[in-house]
Amino acid sequence: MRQIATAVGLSKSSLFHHFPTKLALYGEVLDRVLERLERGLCDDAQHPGKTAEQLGHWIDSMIGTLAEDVPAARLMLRALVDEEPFPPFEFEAEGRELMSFELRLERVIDRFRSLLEQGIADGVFRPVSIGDTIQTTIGAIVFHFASGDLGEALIGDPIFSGTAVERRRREVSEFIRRGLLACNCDT
Amino acid sequence: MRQIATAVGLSKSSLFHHFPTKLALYGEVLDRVLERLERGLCDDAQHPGKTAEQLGHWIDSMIGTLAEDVPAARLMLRALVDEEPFPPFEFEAEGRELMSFELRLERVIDRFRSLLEQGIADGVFRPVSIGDTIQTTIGAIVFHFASGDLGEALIGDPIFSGTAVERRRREVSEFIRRGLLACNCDT
DNA sequence: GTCTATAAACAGATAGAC
DNA sequence: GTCTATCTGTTTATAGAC
Repeated sequence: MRQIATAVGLSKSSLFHHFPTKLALYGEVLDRVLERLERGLCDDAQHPGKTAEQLGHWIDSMIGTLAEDVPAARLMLRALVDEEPFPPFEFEAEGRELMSFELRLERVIDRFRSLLEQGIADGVFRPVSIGDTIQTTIGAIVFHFASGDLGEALIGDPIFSGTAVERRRREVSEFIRRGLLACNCDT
Repeated sequence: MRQIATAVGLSKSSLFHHFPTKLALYGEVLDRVLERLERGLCDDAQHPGKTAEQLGHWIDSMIGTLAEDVPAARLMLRALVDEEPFPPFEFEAEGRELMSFELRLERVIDRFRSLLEQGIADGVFRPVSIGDTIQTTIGAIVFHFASGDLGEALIGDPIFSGTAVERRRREVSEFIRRGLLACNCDT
């Protein structure tokens, strides 16, 4: 709290005036990240098309949102991995929909899940394990933008640079598309 | 330190007798995880074969090692994502090779990297971005076993159960194999 | 090696003036 | 809303007996 207060040019006490507890501040920040992930999907809903294309839009949207805000992926990853349940909402949300972290997350994931199920039902995608594929996709998308110096060392560019983000979009979209498509080309 | 001491049936002071600082204990535990990841690869080196098969063995080995030890993936993920550099070695390693965390990690990753480069050179794999593919793979493999209750809710089984681990192996191997293979089956 | 007691620093949070 | 000063519990770590 001291570090955050200093970073925003306040004393620790003043920060506590705006957020009653540390957990409340954490929950608020986390909620904003999730809200942006969800809103990105809504903006993207105007892209009807084949299932594979819509799934590509979902991936693009997630990557685009996480690439806009440097700490977002790290916060998400931590929240997803923490043993403690997600932070509760301790005070009024201003102008935003009041909704639990779990519910917001479920909405974002459900969009991906339904595309996956539809693709499998249509025979466009292989009959993969839904849960495992969601886990793989979350890991592939979120970890990269949370990986800091390690990631930068691996890809050779700053993670959040324009070229790196664009390449990431292409690489992940194509990788997942190929991982899912039901075509027989065994070597 | 208090919680750990209690868990192992010692007083906090006795724990400090064995590990001079908290950071030293953390570094020691992390080192053992990495050592096991590396050893798993060595045991696996007796599997010569096509590049795609060897890459499959690498994935199997990583998943097998992380599945053996519940906190391992969570520790790895945290270390990979932390802003702070990896913990230094503060005291003598007994019977183990003295090596920095960074170096051990690099060895494990380099094995994957060289398989990737070889596969691309041979035309077996698509010309993917090496760094991005490593990031995607680490995310896909490590996140799952660190995801706790969320992961269990998504896959419907306890993450570390035999059936879930076996399915995870199959799903991730096949997903990554298809993501990499250079075959033209565009829809 | 293990313990009890204690130090020293810190973090979350509050009181109350301005 | 912002601040200084303070409280209170926690945490890392040490001292020293057994």
